[in-house]
Amino acid sequence: MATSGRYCICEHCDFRDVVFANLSEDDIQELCNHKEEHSYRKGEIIIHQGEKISYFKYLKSGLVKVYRKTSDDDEQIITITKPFEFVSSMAIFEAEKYNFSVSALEDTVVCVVNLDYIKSLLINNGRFAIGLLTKIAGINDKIIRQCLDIRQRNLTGRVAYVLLYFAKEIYSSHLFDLPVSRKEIADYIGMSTANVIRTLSDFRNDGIIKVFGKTIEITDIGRLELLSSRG
Amino acid sequence: MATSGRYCICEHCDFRDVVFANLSEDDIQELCNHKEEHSYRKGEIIIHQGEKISYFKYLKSGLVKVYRKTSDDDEQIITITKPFEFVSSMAIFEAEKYNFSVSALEDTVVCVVNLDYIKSLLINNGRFAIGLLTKIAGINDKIIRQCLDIRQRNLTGRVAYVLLYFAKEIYSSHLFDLPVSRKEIADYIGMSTANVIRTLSDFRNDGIIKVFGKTIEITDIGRLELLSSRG
DNA sequence: ACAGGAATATGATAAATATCACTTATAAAA
DNA sequence: TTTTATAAGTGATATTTATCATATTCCTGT
Repeated sequence: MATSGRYCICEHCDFRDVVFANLSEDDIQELCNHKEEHSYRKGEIIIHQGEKISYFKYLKSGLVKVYRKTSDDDEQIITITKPFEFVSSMAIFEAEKYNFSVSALEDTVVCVVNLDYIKSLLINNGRFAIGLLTKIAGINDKIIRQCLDIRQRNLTGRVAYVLLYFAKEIYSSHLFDLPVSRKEIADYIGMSTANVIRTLSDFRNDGIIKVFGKTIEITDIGRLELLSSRG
Repeated sequence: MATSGRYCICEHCDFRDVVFANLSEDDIQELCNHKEEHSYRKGEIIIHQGEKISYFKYLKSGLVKVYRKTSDDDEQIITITKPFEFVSSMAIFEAEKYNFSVSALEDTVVCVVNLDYIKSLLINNGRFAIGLLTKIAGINDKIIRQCLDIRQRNLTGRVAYVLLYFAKEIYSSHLFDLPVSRKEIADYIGMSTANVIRTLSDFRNDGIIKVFGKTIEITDIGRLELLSSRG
């Protein structure tokens, strides 16, 4: 990994409102002592599937893909997620080892806190526990919803769904650079690469999107939404 | 719902070891005061999608399907689950309303605890909080894994997967009565009813299973496992 | 600037899956 | 029991998606 540091600015971190709202100033200071920040360049692997879980990790900035190896050694993308949505998922309190990998789609900073320290916080601070439970609940519900949403749709609907996901959830813009290859989109929606490419071409030919390499501009979001809900 | 009662036997309930292990005898007695048991007959709906969440519910006995309505008014089955796997899912601390329905596949008993009481337990008992977090984490990871497992497979692999799921996870037997119709299996694995039936016929013709109406006997589990891992 | 490799793109064809039509079995209701 | 509805089963056909072959473009390292 590129850099790592220990200087603490957690008091002013946006993340504080997300799950650390119920911690006192002292707790936050203490948290800082148990925390490190790691920076990853685009493409670097943050978590390796099978690795032992001993830290609570969350995304401070950047963008990552969460994926797993399938039996036939292919990659299946579980979700693509942005800051303040946990990386650690919930497996941390259940499993011994990660059953997924995480890699950086853009330059990314990850906060790493000793897991035992988080556990001691949970034991001593019920409100913090509820906050964390709630947050993790939301994240997992979202992953499940996404997975079901995708499964429900056909090829066209799936590609439309993913484009809308990037436009709305990730970039909040109709114009964005795809952070993934066509093959990765295919791994995400469970379709072949060729058909993903073909579908994007269809959308382009139909005047729904403009494509300049990795750059996508959605020009007819109404029709894209229709395709996403229909298919 | 058929019957409901209030007599408390929580001290001796198997569920106590699952999430209530960290509660004192007093807590358990208090829990009983905030708890009711509801019985549902096969086919009855336990939770309606869209209903307000104000109770923590879990399955004491029986079998349920968790499902949601899709946009085109079809049913999509999220999971089929047995006792000691929560019904409430994690949405309880996040959402206002259930975004799924639950119905009984077999006669089922559900324990219902006031949500505010659970929250007060969480606040005052960190170990209980961790226990619950861990349990919910495991359940949700399982749902996600299942969803991804299914998406990864083709028709044959999916049907094989579901049969193995019933045999291993639900009934722990190679001989069991299917608790669902062929159509429900289709809704579960995202394939057409006709193709589910056809695949079951194929398995029967290949000597992998025996079929007597709803009763299934797996006669060649090795081959079924192979089909599940291959497809 | 160039070479080489990977990603993108597109057509043709094969394979998988859905749909439709219809029959038979099963179970609930009169 | 008969009636009726619903689920199960099967074949034929249409549709969707995957695979394969082959260009073309884009990027990376030299």
